[in-house]
Amino acid sequence: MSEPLTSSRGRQIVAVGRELLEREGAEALTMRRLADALGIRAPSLYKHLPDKASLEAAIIADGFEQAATAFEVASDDGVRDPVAAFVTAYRAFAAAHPHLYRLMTGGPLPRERLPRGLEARTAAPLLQATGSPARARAAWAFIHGMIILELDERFPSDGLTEMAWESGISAFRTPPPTSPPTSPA
Amino acid sequence: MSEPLTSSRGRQIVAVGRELLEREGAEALTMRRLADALGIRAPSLYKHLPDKASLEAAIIADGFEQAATAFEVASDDGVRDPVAAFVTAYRAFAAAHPHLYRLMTGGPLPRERLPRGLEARTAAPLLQATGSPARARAAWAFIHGMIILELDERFPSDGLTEMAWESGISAFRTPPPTSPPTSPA
DNA sequence: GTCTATAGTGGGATAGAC
DNA sequence: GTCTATCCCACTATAGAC
Repeated sequence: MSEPLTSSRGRQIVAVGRELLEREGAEALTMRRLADALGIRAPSLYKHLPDKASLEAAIIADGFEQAATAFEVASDDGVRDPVAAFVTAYRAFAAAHPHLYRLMTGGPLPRERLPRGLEARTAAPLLQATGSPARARAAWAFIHGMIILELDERFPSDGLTEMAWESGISAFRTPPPTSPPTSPA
Repeated sequence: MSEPLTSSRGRQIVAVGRELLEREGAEALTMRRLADALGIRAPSLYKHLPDKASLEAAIIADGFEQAATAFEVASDDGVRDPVAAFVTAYRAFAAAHPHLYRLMTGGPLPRERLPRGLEARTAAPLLQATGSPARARAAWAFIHGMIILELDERFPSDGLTEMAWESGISAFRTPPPTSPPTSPA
């Protein structure tokens, strides 16, 4: 009665766990705190889920579903620069759910516990916007790096970080030359 | 007898702590494990350092000194594309010391415990290579993002990640146009 | 499906003797 | 500068009664 966390009580536990995580961060997401928030004792949780890893995986899957949908909506407007549109949606998701974002991106993904195809679905809009897997990977690295360095306050708090975003977006907007600037053949 | 960890025993403790970290990762860096590695009991450590945070800060400072020197050497060869040269040195450092790299870049910097100017010194070579603080920030985000996503195995293990590196390096090599491509004025 | 009780592990840190 | 003894904390998880 637990593996995929599909019972209604199971879904409630995951929802409350996500709220706890989003409100107070990953270190607050303990079985004791979660039980408190539900008004039960920690051991009772194990009637609904096998272990903590399954809880985290369920929360992560939840986050990916939501992010994927947001990215798909953003790429649908079609009017704007597709990379800029993706970046806006990505930054909005991370800003709205910083602790969830960290859980989703910090450390290896528990892929075997996630729904098939979910990771690929989430990645698809950026793949589409950049036009190639290699460029998508580079663009994701830039975007994720900016997000995480900002969250960790690794940049000075001046106006330059917005310029850095612009700089990266324009760098990934159009395919770069394959060799250093020379006169066109 | 502890704050800056300047005594010879203090320096030895930091060195052994760094070895432990590099060999087994951040979760192995406990006061008990460190004491074991030194052949003493954990409480004895507190005669040499005030708390665990000071140990981590000293290890981080150690890593920054080493990284800064490596980056300075790499920018000195002058012959090559400066961004590519920096990336090579940065990747080499992270690959040689992945657990140290994570400690240095994961989470906020304990700046008040680090030598003045060390962070700026480490950042200087990339600033030089990119030509502007905003571009340096964007390039660092790309490079750090690539490193951390690779370490966490977030990319598929195909040949495309090397292409992503190339893609990012060429994207940050030359200043991009400030507006979409138009004919030069 | 909830409870009490508890096992088992690990962590950082202090007091005070030597 | 090292020791022993210990405190206090927190965590995941299980057993078995109700």
